[in-house]
Amino acid sequence: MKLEPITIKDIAKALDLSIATVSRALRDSYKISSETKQKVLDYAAANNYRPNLMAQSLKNKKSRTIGLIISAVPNNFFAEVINGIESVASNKDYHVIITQSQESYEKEVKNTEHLAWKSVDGLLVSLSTETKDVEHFKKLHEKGVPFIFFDRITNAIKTHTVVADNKGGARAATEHFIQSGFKHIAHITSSANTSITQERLAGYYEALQQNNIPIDEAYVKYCMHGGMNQDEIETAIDELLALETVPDAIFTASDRLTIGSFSILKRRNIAIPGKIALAGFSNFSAPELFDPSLTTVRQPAFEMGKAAAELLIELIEAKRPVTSFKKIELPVELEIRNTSVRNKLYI
Amino acid sequence: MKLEPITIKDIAKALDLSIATVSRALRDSYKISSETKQKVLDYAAANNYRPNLMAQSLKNKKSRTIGLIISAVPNNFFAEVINGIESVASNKDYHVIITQSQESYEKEVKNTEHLAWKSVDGLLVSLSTETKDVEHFKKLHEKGVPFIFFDRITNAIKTHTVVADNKGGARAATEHFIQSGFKHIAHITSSANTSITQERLAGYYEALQQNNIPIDEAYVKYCMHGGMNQDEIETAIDELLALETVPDAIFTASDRLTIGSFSILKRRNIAIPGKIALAGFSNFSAPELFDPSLTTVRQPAFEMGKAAAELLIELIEAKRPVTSFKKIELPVELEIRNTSVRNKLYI
DNA sequence: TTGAAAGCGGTACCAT
DNA sequence: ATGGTACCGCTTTCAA
Repeated sequence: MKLEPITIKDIAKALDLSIATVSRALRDSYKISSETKQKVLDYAAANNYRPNLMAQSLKNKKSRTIGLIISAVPNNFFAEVINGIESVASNKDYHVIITQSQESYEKEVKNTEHLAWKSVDGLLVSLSTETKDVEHFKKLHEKGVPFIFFDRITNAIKTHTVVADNKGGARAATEHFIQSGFKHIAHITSSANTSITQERLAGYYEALQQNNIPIDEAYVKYCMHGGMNQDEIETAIDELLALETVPDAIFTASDRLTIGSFSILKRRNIAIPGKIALAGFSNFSAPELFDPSLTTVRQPAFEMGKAAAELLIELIEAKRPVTSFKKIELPVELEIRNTSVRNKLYI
Repeated sequence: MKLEPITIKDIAKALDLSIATVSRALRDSYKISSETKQKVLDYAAANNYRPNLMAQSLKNKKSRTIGLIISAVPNNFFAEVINGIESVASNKDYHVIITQSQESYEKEVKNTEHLAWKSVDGLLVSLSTETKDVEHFKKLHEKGVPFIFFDRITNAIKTHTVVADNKGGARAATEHFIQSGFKHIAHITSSANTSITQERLAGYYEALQQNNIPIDEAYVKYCMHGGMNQDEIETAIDELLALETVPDAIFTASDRLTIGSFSILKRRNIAIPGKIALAGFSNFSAPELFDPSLTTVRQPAFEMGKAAAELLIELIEAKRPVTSFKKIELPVELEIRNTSVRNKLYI
């Protein structure tokens, strides 16, 4: 019994054909008599022939591998993104190498180099909160490696991008606070470097302005590492609580910040939303379970992963250089629950 | 300027050495004069030489890739497991291909074949809830592909395994209910096929027996797909509520089942723990945020991933056949919070 | 329509 | 200690 997988050579020998013919029968299809082709295909199927991917890769200089850089896997948003990516990648026979930056610029650079060395055919990246400079990506991009930036993107590299409607989501959440009667709405967000911070901040500002609420920079708190460590959030909340006019609502810009802030307020016995209301971006699966149930801005994470992967594979397999780039913006959903609605019970 | 990465051949030419010598200098180290070696190493470093992995793979018949089969990525437990796996894999220059079975036997088989075709050097697997038969793994295992089973394991294949102390965790949770005065403790668990179901069930039974509480099979509800769809859990709870003596506590066997049950009970306005107490396995990051805060049995997911990956790489790189296998059992933690403690407020 | 052979970038055996 | 070379499995050019 043959344990080793059979090769093209085995087929050639068995069918008394040349290796070249077998190879062509297996893919080209043109310039091969249909009988020969059928014979080869049949034999291949019967013997469960599978092309050796490493040999193909070596020859074709394509690894059918895509690299992914995100801040962390154990994160509701990114876990769903991965799911979306895998769904298209596995369909098209690509596989995905996942790397985590842990919000560190340095790690992001290392991961990039590592992925380049692994000769990925393209990269899917969501920038770390620390990242300001994208030279490490640029170098690769200029060598012809396709990139898709999603979620936290950069404009310094011309390529397709996939984002959520961050501004719209932030505006909606802030407006919801305003309409619920809150006057002093704070914003806890991530590092000022990232695109999502800027966009969400813009949405927050816009809602305030449109409602003639003065903007107060003191109400905006930045967490340099997106709340990777709880201390950042703790500090932000401390500072908010120390203000002359303590905010009556907090809008948080990410999953970690939302859950983190929630946890801190609760631990300190600050009534939510009685004392301070809370709402923010989050992809947690069951926000209704919290006490009180959590108002969230939910991003279509699966769809983002899917769209990003599709665009990347499109770039990888493009016959001619692509020069016009899309920016896909996916809608978000504001799901209103009790954390952000002050009702009789609390007043 | 050279865009293409340099090869061993380039080094040989530049240094006027043979390809063989360069290759040896780069790894063997023995039988190479230290000057030559140094020259090669220096040149390689200076020119940022990186061995072509596909060529190495083809030649060595090692892909430095490991396959992972889990039920789903967007799952607190598995997301942390992945994190643990990546932490050791990337350190040892392996990469991980993640596949999801979605609790489907059929998909598990497909994923296995797919991973085999991708010529992974070994597999890390947690069985789907549907899986009874492991022939698909056995075939590969007999061809010499190393396996590690973790979390949901099988005894039909002799290899290392990594599990949590499922029985102990289940016993502790059940005992906690008993000591808190609950008499009718139900158990919602996953498919009877999986090892974790059996072990957690055993722990549950043991606690009941040791406390002279009669075992009632009607109090044990199985969700064939581990609660992948909420309906399964809904049915289980319906059946429990329809019993003559409705249980006063429910012990749930997994993250999905715990969160799902919690959600259903809340939606139906069944007071927790006033009417029915709740506790279960869960790796959610902030169980104190729930209303009431959730009592959990937490598994060391990161450590499980880490241990599994380490063992697998050990097997892959073993010089001689390994014949003695370990079963690593990691401790779990019972974290008691309000869902499972009936206090004055609720009575 | 088919075959021979070079080559992708390494590794390792056999010589020297 | 170093060099020549076959080979891993496949693709593709060139020739027949």
